[in-house]
Amino acid sequence: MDTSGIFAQFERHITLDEKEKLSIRSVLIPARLKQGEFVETVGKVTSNFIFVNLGCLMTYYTDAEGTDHVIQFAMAGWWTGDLHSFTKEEPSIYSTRALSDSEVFYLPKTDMEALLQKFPKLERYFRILFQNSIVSHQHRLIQNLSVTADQRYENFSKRYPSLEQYVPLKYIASYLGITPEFLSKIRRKRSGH
Amino acid sequence: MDTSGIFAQFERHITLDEKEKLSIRSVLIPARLKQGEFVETVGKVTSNFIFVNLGCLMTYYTDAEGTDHVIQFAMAGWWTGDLHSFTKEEPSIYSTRALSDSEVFYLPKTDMEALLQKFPKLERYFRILFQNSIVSHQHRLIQNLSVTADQRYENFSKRYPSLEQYVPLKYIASYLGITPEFLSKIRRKRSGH
DNA sequence: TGACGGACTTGAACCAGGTTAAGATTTAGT
DNA sequence: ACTAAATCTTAACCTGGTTCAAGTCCGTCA
Repeated sequence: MDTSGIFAQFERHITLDEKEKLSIRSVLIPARLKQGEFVETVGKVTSNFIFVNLGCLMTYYTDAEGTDHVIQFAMAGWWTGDLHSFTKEEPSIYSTRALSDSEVFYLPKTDMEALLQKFPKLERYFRILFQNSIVSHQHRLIQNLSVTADQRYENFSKRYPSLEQYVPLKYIASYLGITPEFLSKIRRKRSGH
Repeated sequence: MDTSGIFAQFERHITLDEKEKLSIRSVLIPARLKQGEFVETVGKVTSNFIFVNLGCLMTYYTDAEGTDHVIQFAMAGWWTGDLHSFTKEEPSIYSTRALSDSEVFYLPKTDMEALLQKFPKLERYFRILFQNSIVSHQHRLIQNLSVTADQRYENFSKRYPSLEQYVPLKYIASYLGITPEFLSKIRRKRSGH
């Protein structure tokens, strides 16, 4: 499986020589996923950080009533997974699955830790990645607290136009924090009356 | 100003020798804040990352209608600030101010970058810090999407009991994503009818 | 090709939480 | 200590969004 995509991402923030790339490549586990396939399921400890090479994944929480709440989508070039379970080594409370046929690389936690020890520039890479991620999370929080569902949908469409082709509307509704029914109403109003 | 608190935090994840501590100490800017005093204001680029040595700070967003939305509180031992402005060097959209008389250390961005270059273990420290922060942000998002305001208040009180003594209820309401009036209703019901 | 299930829409009744405005209580400044 | 301002509460009314139930429009697989 082609590793140019993942190294392109690394090289947005750090530079890697061939030896380093080789070390990284040697621990990445490539996998192909069918649409709908689960990567992580509730109750098991997540042992991999996940890079999306191709396709689209989503991570969601299922509450006590059985309602799903989408935490994040992940498109090609993004890292994803259940950071809670991965970090604390507690059973996962989220599920991650493919929204389309996808290719991913798994980076097992133990290998990731070894790499971070061996190549401190990777600490830097993930520090920057996580720092940016916090900024996005704060932005989303603020959106949920300060603008109407209608506006959130408009902003979402503008910000992630490519997601609308992969993602069923019901998951977009969930991401926006509303029901599919209400998203339907918003869309009707929006498309002229 | 006493730097033992900040080094105790560093040493939760990494170990530092005296030389390294000296380097860090030499760039930290200590400051005392009066209750209500602003640390960062909307419109200016944030050039400091902030460590709370004593007291309590909060960061909030003021929307188009003039309503404040609390992004985060920060107590003694926590890092805080406007990570958006700090990272992207864009004018701040958030305000940060002291909720009580406080002591903080400012870590200027240029100094922080130099330290990170010089001591890669600091990359590690902040990588871990940010990774944990993402977990908290996701937890809060999920809470906002899946439980009632009533439950959120209960969870908040349990999780941050020490905050209730510093923080006016209207800011707790804002953090929970509700109005002060509605929080009042919740509290009334809660305290025995 | 038909029938099954998943995704999307519609409409009506309903509710969690918002809005407004007024009063009660605490806090802070001089 | 006195006042002004900020915080907190109460109550009546309002609305964005939910719930539930029914119906439509696919894609898919025997």
